[in-house]
Amino acid sequence: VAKAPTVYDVAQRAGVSIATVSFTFRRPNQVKPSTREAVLAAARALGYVPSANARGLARGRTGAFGLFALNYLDTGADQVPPGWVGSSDIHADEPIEANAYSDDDFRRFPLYVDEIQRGVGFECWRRGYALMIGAGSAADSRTMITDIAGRVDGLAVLPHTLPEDVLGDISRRMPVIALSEPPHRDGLSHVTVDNQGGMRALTDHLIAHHRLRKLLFVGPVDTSDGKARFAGFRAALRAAALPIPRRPLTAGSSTAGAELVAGLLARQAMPQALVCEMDELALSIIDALKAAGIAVPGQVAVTGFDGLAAGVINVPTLTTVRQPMLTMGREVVRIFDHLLNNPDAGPIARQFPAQLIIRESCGCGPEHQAVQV
Amino acid sequence: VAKAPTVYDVAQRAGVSIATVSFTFRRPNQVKPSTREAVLAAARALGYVPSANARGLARGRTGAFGLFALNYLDTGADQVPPGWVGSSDIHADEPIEANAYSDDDFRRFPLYVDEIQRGVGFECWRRGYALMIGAGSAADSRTMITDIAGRVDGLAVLPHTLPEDVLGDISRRMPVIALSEPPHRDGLSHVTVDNQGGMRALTDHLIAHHRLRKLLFVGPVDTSDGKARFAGFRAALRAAALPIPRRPLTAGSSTAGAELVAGLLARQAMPQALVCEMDELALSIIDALKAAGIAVPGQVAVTGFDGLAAGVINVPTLTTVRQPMLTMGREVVRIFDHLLNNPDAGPIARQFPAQLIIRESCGCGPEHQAVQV
DNA sequence: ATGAAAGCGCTAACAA
DNA sequence: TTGTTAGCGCTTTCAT
Repeated sequence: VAKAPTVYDVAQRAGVSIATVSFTFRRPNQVKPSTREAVLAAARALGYVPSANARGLARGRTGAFGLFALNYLDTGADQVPPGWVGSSDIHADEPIEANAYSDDDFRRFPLYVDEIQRGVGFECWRRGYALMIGAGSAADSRTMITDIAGRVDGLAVLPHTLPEDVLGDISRRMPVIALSEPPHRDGLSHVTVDNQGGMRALTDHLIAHHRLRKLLFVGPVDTSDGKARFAGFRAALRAAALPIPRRPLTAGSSTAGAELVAGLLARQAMPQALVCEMDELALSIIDALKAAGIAVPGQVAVTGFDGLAAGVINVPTLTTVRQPMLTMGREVVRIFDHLLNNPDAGPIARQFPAQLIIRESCGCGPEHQAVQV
Repeated sequence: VAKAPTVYDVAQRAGVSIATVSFTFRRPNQVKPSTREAVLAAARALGYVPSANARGLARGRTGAFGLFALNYLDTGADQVPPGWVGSSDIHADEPIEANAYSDDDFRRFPLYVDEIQRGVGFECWRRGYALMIGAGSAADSRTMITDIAGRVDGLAVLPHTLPEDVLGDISRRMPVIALSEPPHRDGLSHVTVDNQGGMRALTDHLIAHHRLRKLLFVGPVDTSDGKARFAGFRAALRAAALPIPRRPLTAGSSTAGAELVAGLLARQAMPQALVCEMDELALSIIDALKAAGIAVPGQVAVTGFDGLAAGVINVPTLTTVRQPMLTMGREVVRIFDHLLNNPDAGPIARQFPAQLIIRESCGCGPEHQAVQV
C-alpha cells in the first residue's frame, strides 16, 4: 500500500548510481563484489521489487506470452465493462458463496481450453516466460485483445475468438499462433490436430467393428474443426459404400442434446449411431437418450471428439477421439520462442495426430485398447 | 516483426497531438467526434496496439492480477535458467512430440491448483483484470516472484511456494492473498477451507457408518493443511473413544503408495482404513493395494482429501472431502479487487466449508449422497 | 568498475 | 476541445 521503492531509492541507500543498481541485477559479475553486496543489502532492506513495466518499456520486450480464449464459464450475467479496470460491480463486496457456481461439475472443467492452457503454462515455465491469460467475448474482443497484446511478446489464440483483421494487425508486430484453425495465408502460425483422420478412424470403427450402417453426424460444420470432422465421417461412409449425407444434423449448442433427441424421436429418425462433433454434445445427447429410456450403447451408439475428462467419468464411458492438448499447448510456446529468436523466420504450421479412444459408448467393453491414428 | 507504431505515429498520421490520441482511447466522449474518427482510422490503418507497459508505468497500475504456484509438472529436467528470457534450451528447435508428456493422464491434471486457477481466471475476466500466471520452484522463487510481482496490482500465492519474508516485502506494496494457509499476523489476506471439519466428518463416517475401529492417518503433517486434517482425524477418534495416535504414518511423497503399503504389509500393520491426507496419495495407495491383491474397499477402506477429478474416474471411486476450489479462486480475486479499491482496509481472511463426498472407496455403494459439512 | 544521460510509450496535469 | 510537458522506473550506450 505504501509507495514502492525504486532504483533511485536503492541507489541512494547504497550510495551508488541507478545504473549500478541496474547492473547489479542484470550482470552481477560485472560489478565489484563489495558494491554488489551493498546494493543487494539496500534492496533487501527496502523490499525492492523491480517494475516489470518499466523494464519492459526500456527493453522493448516483456518476457511474457499471452493466451487468449473465450470465456466459456460466462453465464451472460453481470460482467464489468472492459477497460473499467479496478472498478467494482454490484456484488463486489458480497463474499462469493461456496458452490454457487457448480464447483464440482467435471462436465464444465476441464475443457479443451483448460488442457491447452495447462500445456502452454508448463512450457512457458520451462522457458522462463510469464503467461498472461486473457479472455473475452466476441463483442469486446478488439479492446481486450489489444489490452493483452500490449503486455506480451507473442500471443496464442483459440478459435472463434477474434476477427482476422485484428489478428492480422497484431501479427505484424509479434508472433501470433492460432490453435485449431487450419493454416491459410494469413501470416499466422498454426497448431492443429488431424480432425479428419481422427473422425475417419472413429467412423471406420463403428462401421467395421460394430457393423453399423445407419450413422448420423451431429454438430456444427460452420467451424473448420466441424468441417474437417464431417469430412472424415463422410470419407468413412464413402469407403464403406454407405449413403453419404450432404448435411449433418446441426445442433444449436453443445448442450442441445434434449432438443436433438426429441426431434429424432418425433421424426422416428433415430439412427444406429450418433457421431457427435464434440464430447460435450455427445454427453448432452447421452443424457437425453437416457432420459427418454433409450439405452446407450444398447440401442444407439454415441461418440464424441476431444477426449475430455468428462468422457471417462460418464456412464457409459465415452468413445471419442483425443487431441493431445497438453502437447499442443506446449508446441505453441515452442513455436513462439523460435519465432521470437528468429525474427525472419516465416510462420510455422504443425499438425498433430489424433488418437482414437475406444470406450463403452460405441458398444465396446472396457477391455478394448486405444488405437493410434 | 516490424517496429510497432506508437502514439506518436498515430498522432502524426491523424494530424493531432499525442494527448489527443491518448484521450481518444481513454475518454472517447471528451473528444470531438470528427477527430475521434480520424484518430481511430489512423490507429486502425497503422495496426496500432497500445503498450500496456508504458501505460502501466504512467498510471502506476497494471490492471493485472497475478497467481503464483509451484510447477508440479516439473520433472526436474532441462529448465531454462530464470531471467534468461527468450533464450532457447537444447531442445528448443525440436518439435514437441505428441503424448511425450502423458497427455491423457487425468491423475496429473486437473489438480488442486488447476481448479483454483480456473476460478481466479473466471473472476478476473468478470472484473476486467488480466491474469498473469507465474510458476517456479522454491529455489528460484525470489527471482520469479519478483518478476511476476512487478507486473501486477495484486498477487495470490499457493502454499509452500514462497518464503514469508518475500511475501512480506511484496505485501507492503500490493494486496497479497495466500491460499490454503491459515491466517496469522503476517499482513496477508487468506482464503482457506475447513480442513479440520472436513476430515472430522469423513472420519466420523468411517467410524459411525462403517463401524471401523482401526484407522490410520497417512500423509504429511508438516504443512498447515496436514496438521489441520490430522487434528480433525484425531478429534473424531477421541469423540468415539478410540485410541488416538500421536503421529501419522508419514509419506515421502504423494505417490509413495507402494512403499507405504509394502511397509504396512511387512509389519503386518494393515488397518481397516487408510485415511489419506490428499487424493493423490490415496489413489497411489489404492494402486499399491490392488497390486498386492488387497481389495479396496473390501479389505481396507481408503479415503482422500481435495475432491479431484481423478477420484471419480478411479476404480473404486474415491470417498473424499471436496474443497470448493472454483469458488475459492473467485473469492481470491474478489478480495483483491476490494483491497485495491479500499487501500486502507486491512487484510481479509475467509474460510470455506468442505464437503464430504461419499463414494465407493470407503465401502459405500454409489447410491450414497454427498453431505455438506 | 561506475556514473551521466538519453530514451522506451504513455498518462495526466496544466495551459491555451 | 486540444496541445505542451513532465514524469512513470528501468536499461543501456558512452564517458570517465
